[in-house]
Amino acid sequence: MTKPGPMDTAVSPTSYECTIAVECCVFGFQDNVLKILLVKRSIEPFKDHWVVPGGVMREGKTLSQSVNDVLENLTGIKKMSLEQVACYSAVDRHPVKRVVSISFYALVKPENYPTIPKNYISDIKWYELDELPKLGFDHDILVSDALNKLKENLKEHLVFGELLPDRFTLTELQDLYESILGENLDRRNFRKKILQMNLLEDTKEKKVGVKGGPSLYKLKK
Amino acid sequence: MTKPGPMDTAVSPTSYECTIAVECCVFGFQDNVLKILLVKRSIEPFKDHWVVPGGVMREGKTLSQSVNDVLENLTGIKKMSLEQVACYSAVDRHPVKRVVSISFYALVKPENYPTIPKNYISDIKWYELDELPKLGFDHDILVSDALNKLKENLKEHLVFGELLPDRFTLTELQDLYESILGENLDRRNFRKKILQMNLLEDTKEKKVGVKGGPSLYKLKK
DNA sequence: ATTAATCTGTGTATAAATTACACAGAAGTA
DNA sequence: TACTTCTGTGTAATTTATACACAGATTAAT
Repeated sequence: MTKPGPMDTAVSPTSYECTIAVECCVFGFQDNVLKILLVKRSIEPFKDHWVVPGGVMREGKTLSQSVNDVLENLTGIKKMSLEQVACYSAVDRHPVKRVVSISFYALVKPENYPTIPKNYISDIKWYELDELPKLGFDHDILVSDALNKLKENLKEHLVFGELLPDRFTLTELQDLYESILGENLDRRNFRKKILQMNLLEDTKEKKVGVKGGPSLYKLKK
Repeated sequence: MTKPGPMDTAVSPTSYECTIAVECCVFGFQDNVLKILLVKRSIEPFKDHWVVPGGVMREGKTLSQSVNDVLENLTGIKKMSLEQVACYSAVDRHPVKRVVSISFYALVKPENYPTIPKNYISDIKWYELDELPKLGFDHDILVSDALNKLKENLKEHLVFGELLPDRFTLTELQDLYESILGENLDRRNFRKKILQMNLLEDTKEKKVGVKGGPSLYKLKK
């Protein structure tokens, strides 16, 4: 597994090959609660433990492509926009062999995706974030780091991926923000901040079935 | 290079091993200018090109340990505190074989470190950031990303690693900030902001040889 | 030694951004 | 029809960031 050669990087003359995995924290928003997609392993190690969906990087694929492949295999999610979170390299993080993982997060609408356990998975479920079981591998940390990254992004940008439907009320958007940030926001201040980003457009339609008759907004094109 | 097995992550049954490299953007501050340590490769690919020092991850080492090893081999820098920047995985980023790189940055005092070319390196030099040559591999992007990460960190925290001596004037610190951020800062506002962090202590000593007789500060313990 | 030049050290006024807060109108529910 | 609940809105107070000028200290020049 160690072989010198002129193609190596300059400083370290010996090469060591290692499995690279991608892990994806898929966040979803449903019933007004932020959830994350977990899978239950049907094989060792960590058989019967819940983990974040992940898989090995394949030959000829980038990390982004690999994680897209993983997600599509598992959930049918295609062309997800993904954010790199961090890289995990502790030598004993995988009990059987050395694996270095790069984690990503994605934001989706749970109702769009079937949750059918596939390869090496005995179960699949959207978990509410405050009801997470103890996860396998180092995925507790992975999820925590991903959520923090998501929070940071949320505070600066208008980011909600496809967590919301095409048309949504500002209250729905605010509920989403509150779920992710884990804090309550002032309605007037929130609306002020969001609207002055000038990214949303009032469709002038009203959402029926909810008191007050709130306006539906959509992303400007 | 592809072998199935029960130790693989849940979703992707096949494993693919790949070389992992660490790359380190070592920033230094000298003559009131921000510099970066580059090395000139003496081997193909990119023979005679300048690149950021890097090397392959070794068996049994974490990424941090690996990049510390690389730096120590190259510059004698030990126990550097490192910040992870990003992960690069384009399939053709290395012309000979597949390499996935994780980049880091570090902050050092150039005068503390000898610049003696070692393994696979024909030259080593501190380059001013606005005089960078075209770098080998995708290291132009790497450096740019690392610098942006450094800027972000700088704006929120008091961060200067060991770029400055133990005792320094606030003007020296401000010069450092201005070099990294690439913009001029107001002296009074800068002092206000830095001092109210309450991390620095006035040693009551004055720096000699400079007009005005500025106070020397040090980090509170 | 005197003078000139340069750098340090400091406060305040203004502008901008964030936060706190209350009530009338619309739609659903009883 | 009355009642409840949710939406939608403006302003004052606070905090934060920005702009700005001069006196004292030290070195450099003569």
